[in-house]
Amino acid sequence: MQGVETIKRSSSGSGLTERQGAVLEQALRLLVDGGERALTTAGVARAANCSKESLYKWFGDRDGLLSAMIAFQASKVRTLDVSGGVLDAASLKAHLVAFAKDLLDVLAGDVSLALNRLAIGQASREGSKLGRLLEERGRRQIGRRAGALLEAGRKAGLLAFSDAEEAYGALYGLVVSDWHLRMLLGENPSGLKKNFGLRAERAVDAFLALYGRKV
Amino acid sequence: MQGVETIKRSSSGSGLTERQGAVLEQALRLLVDGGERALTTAGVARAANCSKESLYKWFGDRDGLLSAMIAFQASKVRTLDVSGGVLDAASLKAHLVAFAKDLLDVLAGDVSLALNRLAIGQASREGSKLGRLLEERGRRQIGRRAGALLEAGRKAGLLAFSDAEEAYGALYGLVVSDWHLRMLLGENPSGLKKNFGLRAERAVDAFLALYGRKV
DNA sequence: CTCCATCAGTACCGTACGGTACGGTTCGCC
DNA sequence: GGCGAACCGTACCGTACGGTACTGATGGAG
Repeated sequence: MQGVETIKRSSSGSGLTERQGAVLEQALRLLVDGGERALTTAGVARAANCSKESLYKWFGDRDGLLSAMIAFQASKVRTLDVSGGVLDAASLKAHLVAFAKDLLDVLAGDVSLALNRLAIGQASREGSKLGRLLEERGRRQIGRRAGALLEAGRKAGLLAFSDAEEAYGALYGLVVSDWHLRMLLGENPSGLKKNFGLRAERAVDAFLALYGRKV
Repeated sequence: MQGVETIKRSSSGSGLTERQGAVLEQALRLLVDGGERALTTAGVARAANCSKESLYKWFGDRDGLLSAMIAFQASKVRTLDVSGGVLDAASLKAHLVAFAKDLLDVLAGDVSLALNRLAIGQASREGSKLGRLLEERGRRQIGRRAGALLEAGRKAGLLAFSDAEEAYGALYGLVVSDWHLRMLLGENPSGLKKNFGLRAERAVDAFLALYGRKV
């Protein structure tokens, strides 16, 4: 108990060593490729060239591993702050379209879909611990970015709404509709995956028709 | 091979005997209560007072049982046709609000949530067979009802849209937003489950602001 | 009554998983 | 060099599940 603190922390200071991060990376890969059934402790250990004993030492049990995977993935997604110069109508729309496209891209991502499927499958039992974690780390973040953007638009006199949450819900619904659920159910490969730009633009147009201030 | 056709078919002529329907009912109950892990062949046999051998005889294997559960549940949900008299603005809005509220009620139902969780969890492997089945039997039906309603509104000169699919997507998104996903992730018990009437009304107002013809 | 099909109940088998324990190896530190 | 911690690889254990086989009971048809 003297000089023992030379542990190499990972880049993101979330108490994980680089080795553990690499293990979580492999675990995510397994999950994306084969779903929850492929995510066995033996499989993770084999894919990551580590021992099961280490897995249990680092993450406690299987649920701890799942939680660590979600936290790890969330820590890699950084929502770029807007906070650009002053807003005019054109730049607000551009920011909204960029947000909408980013949202669609994130939701359609392999890892996001796999983690959402995992948390949803786990939601029945155990009080949906993973679901709440995923919501906290994922939706909360992107909701903050949207909230800031909407608030900036209102301050600039370009948007009119009373309840920010309601306006955000409308924006989200117009952008995503039932696409997220359909992708979660497995309906993707039909190439209709890259109208995201067009989808985003039309959704923002509709949103502005609802909440944009007449000029 | 003479008089052997005294088999008692169930009420819905989907080739299922009443006994088999009762078994599927118990299976759905198990799924709703305990999630996929609780839906074991032994558990279903015990809950339904039948033998595992009968289960495999009737449904082939576990996947066949799951598919039968989805088909069985879908066969019980009947979408009432609209097809009332002529539409005016008030009755169109009333129909839209009723549709929106029904949609929210269906999506928030125990069995619907459990089946969606099941299909989503299964979507990674096996080409998402269950997902497509659920989409065909569920979304297609309710989409037809909405499509007919929107088309009637357009014929009556009350709605203006070029792409019916796009208009339906906007309506769905405004009504549901991310509520379905949040419920799938397990975030329900906070009593905010019965603003459905209010939610439906506001969403329809927004939809009419977008696609309603100025009077 | 007898035959036959169906079905409940149970025992059984192979497999696969979560979790633990142990031997052997590397590596930093005194 | 020698010590100890961390760790890989693997073997191991208990359990639980999907699926199959067998026995006995029921009930309808001839």
